[in-house]
Amino acid sequence: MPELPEVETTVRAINKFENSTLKEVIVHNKNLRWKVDKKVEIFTKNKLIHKISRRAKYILIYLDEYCLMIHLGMSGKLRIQNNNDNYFKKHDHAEFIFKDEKIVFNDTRRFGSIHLSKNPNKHRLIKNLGIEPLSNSFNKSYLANVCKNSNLSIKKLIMDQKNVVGVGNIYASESLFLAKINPKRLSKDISIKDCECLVKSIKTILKYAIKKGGTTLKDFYSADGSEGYFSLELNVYGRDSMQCKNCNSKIVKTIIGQRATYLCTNCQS
DNA sequence: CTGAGATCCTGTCTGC
DNA sequence: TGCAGACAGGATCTCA
Repeated sequence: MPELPEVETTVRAINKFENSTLKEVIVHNKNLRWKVDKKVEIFTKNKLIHKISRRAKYILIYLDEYCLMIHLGMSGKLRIQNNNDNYFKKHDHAEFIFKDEKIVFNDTRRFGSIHLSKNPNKHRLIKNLGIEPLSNSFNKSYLANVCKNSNLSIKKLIMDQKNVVGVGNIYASESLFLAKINPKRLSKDISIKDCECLVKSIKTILKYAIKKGGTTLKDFYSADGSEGYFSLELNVYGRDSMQCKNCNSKIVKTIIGQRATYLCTNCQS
C-alpha cells in the first residue's frame, strides 16, 4: 500500500476539489474490506467539500455534516478522470462525481474501505490510532516510553498503528537502516539514544518520500497519474542480495511478523 | 493485558 | 505453456 507518503501524495493531488460541490457518490462494489454503508451514497449528494485532509492512512473529505473516510488498503488508489472520458478500469469500485471531473476509487485486492462519519476522530477505526510521525509529539521520549517493557521487535512496534501511524513495511525497513538498528531487536532493549536516532530517521524518510511523490513499486500512482520517485531512493527494501549502498555487504531478506524485511547485517546491529 | 498467526482478495512471478 | 505455490505496500480478529 500506500503508506503515509503515498496517502499524503494522493491527498495533495485531490486537494483541488476543496470548495467544489460533490454531485454524487456512486458505489459499484460494496464488498470492500468492510461493506460500504448505503449512507455513503445517500448523504453525499450535492454537498460542498470544505476540507480534504489526512489522518494516519485515512483520506478525510469533509462535507457539510458528514465526512467521507477513505482507506486505500494494500492496492487502493484514487484517479482523477474527466467526465467525458467515459471508460472504466477493472476494479473501479466507486466514483466521486463533480461538475467536470470525477475521482475514481480503484482497488484490486479490496482491502481498502470507504466510510461516512459525522465525527471521524471518534470513528472506531480512527479513535485508537497513535500519534502522527511528523508531529512534535513523536519524539525520543515518546518512543522510549512505548518501547519500554515491549517484547515486540522494534520493526513490529513502529509498524503498529496504535503506537505511531503511517509507517508501513517499506518505510519501516528504510528507517531502521538509516538509524542503523537491526529490525529484529527487542523494543525493550532499544536505548534512548537509538530512539532519538530512529525518530529522526522516520521523519527524514517520510518527509523525503513525500517530496518525491511516494514510492511506486508495482502500481501506485498519484491521483493525477504521476509516478512516485522514492523507489529510486530505496536503500534496502526489495534489494535482497544486492550491495549495501553504505558498506557493499549483501542486503539480507528475512521475515518478521509474516512481512518481508530487508536489512544490512553489517550496518545494522 | 500481550503477542503470534490466520485471514480477507486478486494478480504476478517463479519453479517444476 | 500449464499449473501449483509463494508473495505483495494493511490491519483486524481470534486464540493461547
